[in-house]
This record gives sequence, structure tokens and C-alpha cells, in this order.
Amino acid sequence: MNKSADIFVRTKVLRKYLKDNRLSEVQFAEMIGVAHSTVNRVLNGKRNPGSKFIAGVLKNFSDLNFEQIFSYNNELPKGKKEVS
Amino acid sequence: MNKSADIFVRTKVLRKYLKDNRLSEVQFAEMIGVAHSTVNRVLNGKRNPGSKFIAGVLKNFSDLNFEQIFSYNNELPKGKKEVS
DNA sequence: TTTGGTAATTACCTTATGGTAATAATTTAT
DNA sequence: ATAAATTATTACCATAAGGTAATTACCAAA
Repeated sequence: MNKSADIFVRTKVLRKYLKDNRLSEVQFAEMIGVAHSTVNRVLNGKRNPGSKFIAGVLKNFSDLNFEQIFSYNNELPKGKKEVS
Repeated sequence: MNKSADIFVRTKVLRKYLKDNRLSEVQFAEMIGVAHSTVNRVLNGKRNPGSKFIAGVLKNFSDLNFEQIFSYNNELPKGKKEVS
């Protein structure tokens, strides 16, 4: 089936952001409201960000918008037709 | 622990959008690349949208932005400090 | 160099999201 | 009214995200 619809993190961008703002993974994790293990795994590509991660980032970092930090495959799912 | 960090769907908004565009749950599901059961459960508040759902919407409905369809609690997680 | 502290990584488990497929409800033709 | 589509709902299961807590790596001070 359609295997291409997940959200990814632009790890390089996020890593740079953390560095520039002198934030450790632990600090960042606390700020966005997830465990530091979650942040670590996402940064290392072992997990994709879930809705909790995404919400935490958008909620607490108003200087970051979705497209800056996140990405997704741009393939269309099977039956997609343009709307309206 | 911090139980407040998930993403919700503005079901009324989404329902109206589907109605206005004459899209059934099945059609919408196909367009965003998830099962129709997923759409149904999200619309009925029985599930929150996961990253797949969110990605599907943002990807395929460029006329919708994140804040229009989704929301999240605006409480700050425990150790949150404003950055820079 | 060892002690203490911070940061990063990972094994193990829990839980929530997503798919399948069957069922129910609703609508449209005939 | 009833058969045939279409649409919506849900039980059941698979899997991926998230938490806990232990372990490892790193680094500074004495």
C-alpha cells in the first residue's frame, strides 16, 4: 500500500538550531514535553516524530514553522485528485 | 506526567471543508493516504491524528494550513523556559 | 588520573495510531 | 418497497512512537 506518508525531521536543521541556541537534547526534550530518549532517537533517525513531538515543537517554538523543521515525501497517494 | 501535548483535529472545520468540497470520508482518506476508518475515527474524536494523517493533509491540501485544521493544548510543559 | 557531573544512547515495555475487513446505516434506482 | 450502491462505524490486530531507567561517553575540576 501507500508507504510514503510519514513526517520526517530535518535533523541537520534541528541540530543546528539546538547548537545555535545552546540547547542540549535533554533541555529541548523538556521544553517540547517529550522524553529525552525520544529526541535522541528522532535526531538519530531511529524514530520519526509523532504528533506529540510535532505539537511540542510548534507549541513552544513559535520562531519555527512546520516546514523549517519537518518534511514529508511529496508523492501523491493512489487515488488523489485535485480538489475544487 | 505531562499529558497535554497531543495534536487534535478541528472536527467542525474539517467536516465543513469536506462538505463544501463534496468529499466523502472515503475519498478524503484516499487523498491523504490513510484508511477510511482512520478518518472516521478522527472525525468522531475516537483517535487523534497521527503524523501520517497530518502529513497527508498538509501534503495534499495546500489550501489548508496547519492551524486551520489542527490544534494543540497551549500549556507549557514542565521545565519550559523561553529560548533566547 | 580519578571524581563528579552533564550529555547521549539503548534495551525493554506500554500505549496509541493505522490497517483490514466485517457490519450497519444511508441513499439512490428500479 | 426492495435491491444495489455508497457511506459510516467498529472489533480485532500489527506496528510505530513514547516513557523509564540503566548504561555509556564526554568533559571539567581537583
